[in-house]
Amino acid sequence: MKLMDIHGGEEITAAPTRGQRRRERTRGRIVDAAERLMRERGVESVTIQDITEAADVGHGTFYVHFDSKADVLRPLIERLGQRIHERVDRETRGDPDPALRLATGIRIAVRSIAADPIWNWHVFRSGTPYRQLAEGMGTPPVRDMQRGVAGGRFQVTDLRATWSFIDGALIGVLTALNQGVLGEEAAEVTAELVLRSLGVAPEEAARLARTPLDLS
Amino acid sequence: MKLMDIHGGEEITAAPTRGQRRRERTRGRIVDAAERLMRERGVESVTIQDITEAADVGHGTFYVHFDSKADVLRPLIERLGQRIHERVDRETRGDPDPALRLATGIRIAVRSIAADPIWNWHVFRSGTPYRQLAEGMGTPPVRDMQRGVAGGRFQVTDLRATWSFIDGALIGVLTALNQGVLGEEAAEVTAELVLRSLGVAPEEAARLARTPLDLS
DNA sequence: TCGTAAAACTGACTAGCGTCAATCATGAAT
DNA sequence: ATTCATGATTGACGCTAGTCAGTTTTACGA
Repeated sequence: MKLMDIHGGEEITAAPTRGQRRRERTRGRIVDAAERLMRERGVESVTIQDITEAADVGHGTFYVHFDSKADVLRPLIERLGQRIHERVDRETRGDPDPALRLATGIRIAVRSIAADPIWNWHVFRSGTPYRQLAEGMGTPPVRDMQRGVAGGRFQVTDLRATWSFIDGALIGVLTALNQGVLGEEAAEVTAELVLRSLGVAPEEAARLARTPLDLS
Repeated sequence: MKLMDIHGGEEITAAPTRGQRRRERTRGRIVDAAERLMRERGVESVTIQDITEAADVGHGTFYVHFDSKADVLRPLIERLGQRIHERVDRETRGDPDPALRLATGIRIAVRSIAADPIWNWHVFRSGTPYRQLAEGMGTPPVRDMQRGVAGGRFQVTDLRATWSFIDGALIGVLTALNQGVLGEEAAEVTAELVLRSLGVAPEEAARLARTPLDLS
């Protein structure tokens, strides 16, 4: 009644309290420490203890904010999703074809993830589904998919099963890439296989999956 | 020089010594105990300790024979692979079309694995690739695949990448099935998607993936 | 300013995994 | 029968993840 007014109907993101700021600071310290250590020494060898010690917080504090080592990397993955999304937008600007957009997204995602030890570990180790990555992108791939289905560009019998199929397929390819088993064109082959499984004709799938990308 | 003759050139599977028999007995006791406990109480809740105790062997003995909880289930999975192989042979007897054979194998594998908690856990938890399952079948799916590629039935750019793709896709579908998210026809949809990704025309893929199965 | 409830944080504790030096059984030579 | 090398088995140990009762900090009304 004194200094704070009570809002009318809806509560519009009230200013964070000191406690909330403290919480965010702690959380951020943990994420930063985790990323730094993992870049230094590799993901596998970093323990939760290492992280909490480097972040200078109690061991139990980790679990106040995260469930697991994979979970602490989610914020980083979401940042990645955002970046991929922007890149896809740049690459396909103007072209509304869902098949081209999806193929481009997959190529860029596979290349980006394969190139980074942390992302790679996260995806194939924690089994992050592509859909989740997709949702991290503000759902443009999800929307492309839906538009493709609605417009008859894709022929999908069971959307849910198809998502699971594609999710798994991408994880499979990334796992193989991580083991150094695949060649340079793995991203393009993957995009091609996805398009084909969505009913795009093989010749067209091959072409769309190999459309030149502007920036590397 | 007394009782044992020395063979000539090659050593043809010499009779097992008492030590080898002991080893096999111990190993078998561990596998049996593991399967029994897991069927009783579910895979997740059974610890290595539980297994060694039920098998009445020392804790360390487990690691002489196996690497992990997933590893101890491999013999069971191999038996499964064998059974699927036989069933596929029965179902497709006479028909040499690699596409039909592969689709049938995938349908049966997905249904079998989805129906069994242990197999299901093993596949989606340990990430057993389909190829490994396939190899457990005495490699008929691998051979079907190769024949399909060689004969032009499948259009494959990069065989290795394609295997990784299919491996992952099957794991993805099984994971979703395990979470109860997919419908009754998931196995058929999966087979259909695989055929399409191999370049089989959508209409034909749909038909092949829904060829009636004799037994159940 | 003070008191109290809620939120954030803490580290000692438990349980399970995987290792390894020591022990026991087996095989072959004397 | 005895000895010794090899192979199989063992369980105590170290390490890490995850939990939770207790402590500290913050929010806020009296």
